[in-house]
Amino acid sequence: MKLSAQEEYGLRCLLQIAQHPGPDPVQISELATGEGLSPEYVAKLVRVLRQGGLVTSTRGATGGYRLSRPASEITMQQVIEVLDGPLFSEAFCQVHTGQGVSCIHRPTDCSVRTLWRWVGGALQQVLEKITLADLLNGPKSMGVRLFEAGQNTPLAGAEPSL
Amino acid sequence: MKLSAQEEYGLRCLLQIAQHPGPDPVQISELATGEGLSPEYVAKLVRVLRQGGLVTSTRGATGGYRLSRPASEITMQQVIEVLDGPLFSEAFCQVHTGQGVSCIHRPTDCSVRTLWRWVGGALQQVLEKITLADLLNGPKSMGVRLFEAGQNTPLAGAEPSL
DNA sequence: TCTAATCTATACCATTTAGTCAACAAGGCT
DNA sequence: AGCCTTGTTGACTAAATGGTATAGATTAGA
Repeated sequence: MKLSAQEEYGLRCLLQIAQHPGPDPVQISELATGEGLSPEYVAKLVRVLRQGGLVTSTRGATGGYRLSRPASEITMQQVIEVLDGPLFSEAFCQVHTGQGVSCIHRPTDCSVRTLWRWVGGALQQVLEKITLADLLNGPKSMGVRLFEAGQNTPLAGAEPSL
Repeated sequence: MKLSAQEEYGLRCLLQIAQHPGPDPVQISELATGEGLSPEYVAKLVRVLRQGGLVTSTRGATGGYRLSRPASEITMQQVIEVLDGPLFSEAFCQVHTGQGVSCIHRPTDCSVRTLWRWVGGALQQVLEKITLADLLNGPKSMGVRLFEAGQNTPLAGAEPSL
């Protein structure tokens, strides 16, 4: 339930790419000095971002990275999924090897699973509303969006079909 | 941003302890067979729960574990904190070694930090409302509580002082 | 064509987390 | 007292994650 390093630094790199002025792509070295990370590590992070379809790269001299689509069309939900996989997978209870007394053998009333569905739903509710552009525009923009989200569909909206 | 094994299994054990009928404490062996885990592993999990103050133990023959307070007074927030530490620590940005361009040197407008504050706030909002008792009473109880929480203070309530 | 700058890939080591093992401490029971 | 059942502890191995190193592929420009 904690943020992984890959999520934290991956997001920071993505922000720098989004923030970059001019038509030129951002180079790994820029990202590295900007975030205070080693170029090798940044290379690894942006590879994940690229394979996840969030950025595109051009190789060779003068190469670098660009967002694959406008910042306003990249949600935090997508970013986190790319950097760390889905928040709560469907196969969750199968993966955890408990012999079923409270889960596999009684899949309909597994209260633990229900809890995580709820929590995951609430989280997703928030993460889907926030885009990269919101982060670039600062807290104000984010606040407005979240407030609107809260008004339209309170937490009850996160209910994932009990 | 994923659930750790310790969180998942620790919570399941705690639920079994809470669910246990009669005045006798629950023994490690019961928990182990109930969840399909090795007794040794359960012992380790339950140690964390005890050190976190969620359960009390009695030693010797006929010993075992009990909740340290009523299930309705144990929130998911507390459980997760015991099993995996605080969700978002205050020292978060200090820990992550980025040389500050977007954070340490400009601590007041670090958009990443603001994001996590929001997300953490929303999460906490949900986790504080759900108690062990709710999980035992099943989805209905949980749904009602969350809905009420959503009504009184929508997501806006999670705003942590922008 | 050559070179330098850049991204790409894989292998590697360190740290953390998951889970096991074995020796020990404490309390009930005969 | 002695024994047996139970919790307690710390050390240990295995797997996942965090982060580094190195060799290779691609392109702009001289």
